[in-house]
Formats: sequence, structure tokens, C-alpha cells
Amino acid sequence: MPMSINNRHKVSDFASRVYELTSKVPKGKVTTYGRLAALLDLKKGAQAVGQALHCNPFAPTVPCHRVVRSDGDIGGFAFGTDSKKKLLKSEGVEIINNKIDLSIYCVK
DNA sequence: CGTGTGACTCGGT
DNA sequence: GACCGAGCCACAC
Repeated sequence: MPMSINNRHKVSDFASRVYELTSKVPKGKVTTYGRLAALLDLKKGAQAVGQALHCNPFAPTVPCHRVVRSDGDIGGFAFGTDSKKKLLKSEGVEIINNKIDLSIYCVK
């Protein structure tokens, strides 16, 4: 596990796990808050996951823009949903009517 | 230790 | 489709 995900400033273990998982999402694909929560055995902790990402101190390191809502909605983004949309678009993710194409969900 | 809050989700209206 | 309320979880106060 990459140490660079937890040094600098101390973050909660929970947040570290979230960042680590998020950093594994391949370019061009996306995952959901709920999916990350499930991988952390917190199947109902999607909101907690979102909170961890909001405080994401590794903005460029952790591709938090590849995390969207379960219904395909953009979700949120510390720098504005507009930036999030553009980033995804530049990675090849289709965004239609403010919704992510559910067919490119990362299945891991 | 109790409360409030939020980049969530689901089901009902 | 939009709005609302309830349930869940980590975290700041």
C-alpha cells in the first residue's frame, strides 16, 4: 500500500482506505460512493465515503472525480461539479444530461 | 457522550 | 422528473 496516501498530514484510517481504493479506479471508468463503501464493508456508509473525499488532501493523486452517485448523477466535487464533469469528459467518460453513462462503472 | 452535518441511497409522494 | 423523509456512517463541536 502506497505510503504517500497517508503521510503529510494525518488522516483517519477510514479516509486512508477510501483514498487508496479511489486511486485504484482506472482512467476512463468511474465508481460510486456506495461501491467504495461496500468494499470497505460499510455497505451503508456511502455518505461517510463522500465526506472523506470532500476532505481529500491528495486532490491530483486521488482521482476523486471518478466517483459518482449510484444513480449516475455527478455527485459533488470540492472544485465544483463543472470541473468534475470536464475532467471525466477529458478521460473519455460520456456525460449525458448531467448523468454518467452507467455502462462504464468500474466493477471492482 | 449527545447533536448536527454532509461529495449518499432508497422508497414514497 | 422533482421533492421529501428515513436510514446509515464518520467526524467536528
